[in-house]
Amino acid sequence: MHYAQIILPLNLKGSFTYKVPEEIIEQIQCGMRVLVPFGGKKIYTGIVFELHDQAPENFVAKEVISILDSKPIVPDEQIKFWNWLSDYYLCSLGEIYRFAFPSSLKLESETYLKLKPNAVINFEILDVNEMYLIQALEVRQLINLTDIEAFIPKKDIIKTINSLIDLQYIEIDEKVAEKYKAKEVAYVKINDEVLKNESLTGILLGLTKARKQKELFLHILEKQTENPNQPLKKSDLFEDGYFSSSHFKALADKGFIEEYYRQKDRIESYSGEIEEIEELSDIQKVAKEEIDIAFKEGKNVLLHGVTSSGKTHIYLEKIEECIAEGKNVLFLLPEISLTKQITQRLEKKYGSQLGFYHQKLTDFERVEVWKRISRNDIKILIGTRNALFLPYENLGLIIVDEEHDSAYRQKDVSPYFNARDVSLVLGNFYDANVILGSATPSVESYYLGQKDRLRYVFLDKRFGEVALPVFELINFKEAQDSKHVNGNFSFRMLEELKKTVDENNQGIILHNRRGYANVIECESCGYVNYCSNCDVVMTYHKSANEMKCHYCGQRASKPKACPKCFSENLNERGVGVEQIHEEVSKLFPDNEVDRMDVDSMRKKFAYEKLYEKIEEGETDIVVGTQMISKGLDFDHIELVAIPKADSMLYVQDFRAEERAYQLITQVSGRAGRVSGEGKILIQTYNPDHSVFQLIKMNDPAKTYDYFLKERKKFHYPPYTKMIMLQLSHRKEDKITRASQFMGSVLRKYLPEECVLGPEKSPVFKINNMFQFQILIKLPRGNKYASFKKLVLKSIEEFDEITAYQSVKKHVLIDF
DNA sequence: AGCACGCCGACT
DNA sequence: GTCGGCGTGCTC
Repeated sequence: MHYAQIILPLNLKGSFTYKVPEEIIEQIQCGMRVLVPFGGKKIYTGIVFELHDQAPENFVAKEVISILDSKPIVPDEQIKFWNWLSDYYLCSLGEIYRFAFPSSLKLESETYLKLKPNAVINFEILDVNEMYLIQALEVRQLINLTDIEAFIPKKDIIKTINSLIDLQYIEIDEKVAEKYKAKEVAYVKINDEVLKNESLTGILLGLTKARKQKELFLHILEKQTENPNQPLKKSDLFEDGYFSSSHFKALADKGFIEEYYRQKDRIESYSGEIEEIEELSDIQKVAKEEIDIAFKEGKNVLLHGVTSSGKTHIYLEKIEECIAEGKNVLFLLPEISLTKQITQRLEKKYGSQLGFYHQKLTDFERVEVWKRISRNDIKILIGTRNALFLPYENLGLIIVDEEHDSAYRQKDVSPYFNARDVSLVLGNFYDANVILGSATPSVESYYLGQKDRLRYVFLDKRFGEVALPVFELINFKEAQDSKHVNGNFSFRMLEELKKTVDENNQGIILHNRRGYANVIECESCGYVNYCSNCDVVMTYHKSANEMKCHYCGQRASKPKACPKCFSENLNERGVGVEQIHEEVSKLFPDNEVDRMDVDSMRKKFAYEKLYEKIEEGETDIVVGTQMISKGLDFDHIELVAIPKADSMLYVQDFRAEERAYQLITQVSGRAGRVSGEGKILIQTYNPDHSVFQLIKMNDPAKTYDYFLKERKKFHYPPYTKMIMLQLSHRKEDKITRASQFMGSVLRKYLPEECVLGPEKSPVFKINNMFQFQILIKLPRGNKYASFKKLVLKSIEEFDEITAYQSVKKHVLIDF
């Protein structure tokens, strides 16, 4: 095995061939990290993907510099998984590697400057910047490029460096440095020599003049003899402020005590009480048995359990079994922050065998979890979609909770995978069982359940047989006609809200639109405030008193007058959650009305604070966006009101109705969890709309039947496979031509009805980039693979046009 | 993705 | 006249 295929953290196709030098040929294994040179001078950390003896024909392979690990850091199963992902999602292995690894584990060489040895510097010919740089180098020997920004203006850096290189005063060097540092904690003990040889009385006599030092010495000695196996933290000594570090230093200088360091895990593990879980109800037992049978048959499970039916209970049971068999568990959540209680319950039961991995961890924290997983110190990992890539050793069970949630799909960076779908694949590679769970499964998963590709397990009763909430549709048109409205609320809805707060219960109002008003419009000339970078109107946020673009994040102050005609008659149109909150606060002046949306929850602990406020019963009404549909499991919420339910339906998306159903059902699950007297009020102009009728009927089988029929009729997933091609560029004419060309290439290979577009994306300009999209609908089943190959071929043909290389291209599989 | 090379506009 | 913009090509 003299050659290795190496994956580099770059968006380049496939892997690269390197020669394995004789001296490491014995050690090198697939899944290890290696340092390799790439391009002119850069050094990258690559992953050994394959070892072979096939010398390359068209180029001379460079040599691997060194191996970074003593054993493989990426398990075989993960390598297979990466390979599958790259194939299925049409992305490069490099992109997967970049995403999968914490950046501290994939070191890149950094460029340093240093003085040329023996350079004789003539300071008289140097300008100020050059002088600074030379002086800095004389002091520090090595300086990296970012550090230079501290004393030379950014625009002059390159010029300065180039001129000093020309003068042969400095040179450039590349260095790879380990970035990850384990956090160390200082401990203290009495010097071993002191304990062995010297008499303690002698020491104490010597300290008679230093009373505090003596006390400190005795304190340490006492602690140490009391509990010889318990290391004594240095920081604990100063906790009450009685001793100071100068006393400590004096004793250490005299050699009486000794300081030593230990690595500490950055993540605090739970060490509180460990709680047993309650027994399953009969209904839950039946469901659990169905799962057991499915697993025995080698089937994965879709667990459809209505809200508060106790899915978590069943999860806990299965987790326990899996761990008893000596295997590990991966528990996936769409977002870690919003699902407090599940983690709490697991934490109580499994304490320090629990690990967390999600997008909000710092890089070093990620490395620590990575290492703990690698050492098999973690039995259960709770994480978001990026947790799929950790180096698990013996995974036995993967649970995907809230499997319908769109947060499982990665949207910002490649690979654009759906964690729910690929968890089934990962489970397959690890030979682990998978449970997808939800109160409102995605239509796709439900379909797989119908086909028995997933075993469908249905929990149709709330835990303890608590009744499901009652739905009521309010015809807002009628209410308006009979003048039974106050702003955005019908009298009927207000009456119920009043009743709820008067009975000391809590209500939730769902309005899924951020901001105060969607548009600020000039009454005289019709001018609306567009974002200067994007093709969207800016949303007015009253609480922050500014206009925000929800696409690029740009902010602007609210115009006092129309910038075009200077009229001061500005109209606010399109109701946002802030406005609903303001309205309700005015209508219920004696009650506590709070708002929960991404804008109000941005501050640190804002969510926790509001959560507690609701838990304590201080809040009477919560007004919020879809955020309130998750995790708010409180006993006294009896009413859920949705004043403008129609706004959820008329979105240009074939999943809009499914989303509306899921959102309304999820939020309705918050009501009457204990009393069984929860009430859901839906205010709409179209009470006859199928979605509202189906929600009201509360019959999941019928609902999914309706969705599936609609999907079939219009050739949408799950009956077809969809691929979305998004193309963007800064120049409108270029991207128009490029997308036309892409469309024609696709049509060359694929049947006419498979290719829709190119057309301008719903938001044509985002962040000054013009967006086009092409939708490709392909048949499911055996033919899919061959059709996808043709799509790939078309993309490759497009890539060959050099003029289109600057076109940014996103391929979204299973759009 | 990064980086070097090479060709054109706007400043000293 | 140069500096620096970015379009193009290449990396085992």
